[in-house]
Amino acid sequence: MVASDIDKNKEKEFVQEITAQEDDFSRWYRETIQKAELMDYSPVRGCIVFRPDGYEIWERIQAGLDRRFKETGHRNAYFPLFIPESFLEKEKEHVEGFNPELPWVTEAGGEKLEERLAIRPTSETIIGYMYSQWIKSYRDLPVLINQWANVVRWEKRTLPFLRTSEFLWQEGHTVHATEEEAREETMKMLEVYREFVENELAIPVIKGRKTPSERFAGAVDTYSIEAMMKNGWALQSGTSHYLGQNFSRAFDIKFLDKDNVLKYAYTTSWGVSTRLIGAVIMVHGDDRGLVLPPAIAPLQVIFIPVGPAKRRGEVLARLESLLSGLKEKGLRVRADDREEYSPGWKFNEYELRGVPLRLEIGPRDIENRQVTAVRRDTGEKLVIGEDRLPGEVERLLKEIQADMFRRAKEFAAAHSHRAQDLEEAAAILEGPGGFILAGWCGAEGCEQAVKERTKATARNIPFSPPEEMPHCLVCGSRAAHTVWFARAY
RNA sequence: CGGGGUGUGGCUCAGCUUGGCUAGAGCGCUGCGUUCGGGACGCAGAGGUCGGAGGUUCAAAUCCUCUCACCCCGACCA
Repeated sequence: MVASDIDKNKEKEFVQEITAQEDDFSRWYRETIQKAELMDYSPVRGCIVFRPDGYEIWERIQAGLDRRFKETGHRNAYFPLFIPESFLEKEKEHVEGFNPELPWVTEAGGEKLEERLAIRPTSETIIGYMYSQWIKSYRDLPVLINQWANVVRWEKRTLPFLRTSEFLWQEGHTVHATEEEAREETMKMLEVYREFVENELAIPVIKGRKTPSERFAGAVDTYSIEAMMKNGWALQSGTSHYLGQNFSRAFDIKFLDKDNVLKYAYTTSWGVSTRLIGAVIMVHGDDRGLVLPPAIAPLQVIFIPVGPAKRRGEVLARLESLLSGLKEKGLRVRADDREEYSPGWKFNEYELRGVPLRLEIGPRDIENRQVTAVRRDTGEKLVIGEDRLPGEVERLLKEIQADMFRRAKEFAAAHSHRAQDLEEAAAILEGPGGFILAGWCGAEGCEQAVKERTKATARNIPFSPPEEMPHCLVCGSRAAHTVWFARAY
């Protein structure tokens, strides 16, 4: 068998180009995303450049979500980047929440502006204003609109993909006649996020409600999906807000109902951002670099010719014919026949870039009418008969996708713990780390105490906790909620 | 925004403490040749306003002041 004589040699001697996750996770992350050319730092503080591979991941996330938004009845629109100051002031909690991180345009065309303009941190206000113009009657409802946009929040501390001054996202804004319908929409979109993130990004998430202190500025209720990164930290990967009548009152979104009574509408908003790219990297990546789920990998298969120069023509001819069979299946596949790099160099390079499957073909393969395949996620080496290649590759990609999700799920389960009290929680976080399930009485002081003692915050109150925790981990009184706590990005 | 750290060819860094020749190394890059089943090798090259601005000095990568960016730790967040 072809694989065995290779395995014998230097199975473990892969080139060390990046810091091991265990040594310094944060450093591993920065080195990986830069070396894999997903991003680069820009001359502007806290802003990154999405390089083609990074941007393509985002494009695939966009495509997958956009399809789902359309299927649930939403349409896209686009609202202005600039928000008049007076708009932001209309919703009290909203201004207070965002004020510290707003960049302002105070001058344009060589003149000072009458009213300064904020660069949008989110678009509730300007969209709310437009909705107030458009909505007159219950017949105009519901309004189901989504916007793909960039937003700016002048964060104190930035981190590529996870928290940057400018980021790309999607924000859905809907208006409904009743609270019930608006709440239903909030839940529906949270479920769209869960389904997408789990099935396409292969990231298991926890659905739940945010505690009041973690709520979106101006929302009645905020719900989230939370994912566990490989260092045990949590990443809020999507949010859906039930805004009640807060914004409709602030922006005068009223409609005449069937009973001829003028009523304030109920609104929702929901979003995910380029932060999801960071989640993919930190959930699946390993010491050799990225590991991308086939569903969103810009390149799913890399095909590499091997063997001595005198056999090259023959090898390339065979590779070409097999390659076209793969392309016909719609697979994102490319051959790397550059002569200036050795096969070994290429193996490492595409592993760093996270390409899910590598195919190799050389004289020995040709003689046996086969192709050697190596899975990025497991490193497993397989031999595939030439005649079965396209179908087998398709099957393998599906299997890789499923296995990645399963392993991420197992990881999350293995790093989820229960804590009865603060000391137990602190011991877990300082030791193995991960998520902590604990009871909470509902008092903000107790939530704050957890943060001070352990640096972990309440991620959410899960809809379906593995079990109900009876006592508050801080004060010991009867728990009102069972909460997931974790250190978070 | 507070505390700490780092900025020297594309990358990783040495040189700075104690100012002094022409600023170095490895990797990468370019050309030619030999190689090619887990980051090949030889020869010949290219590439640096030492993050930026000011200052001290006969002389600054090196000392002083300011500033910017990035990283780590806190307070704020998708």
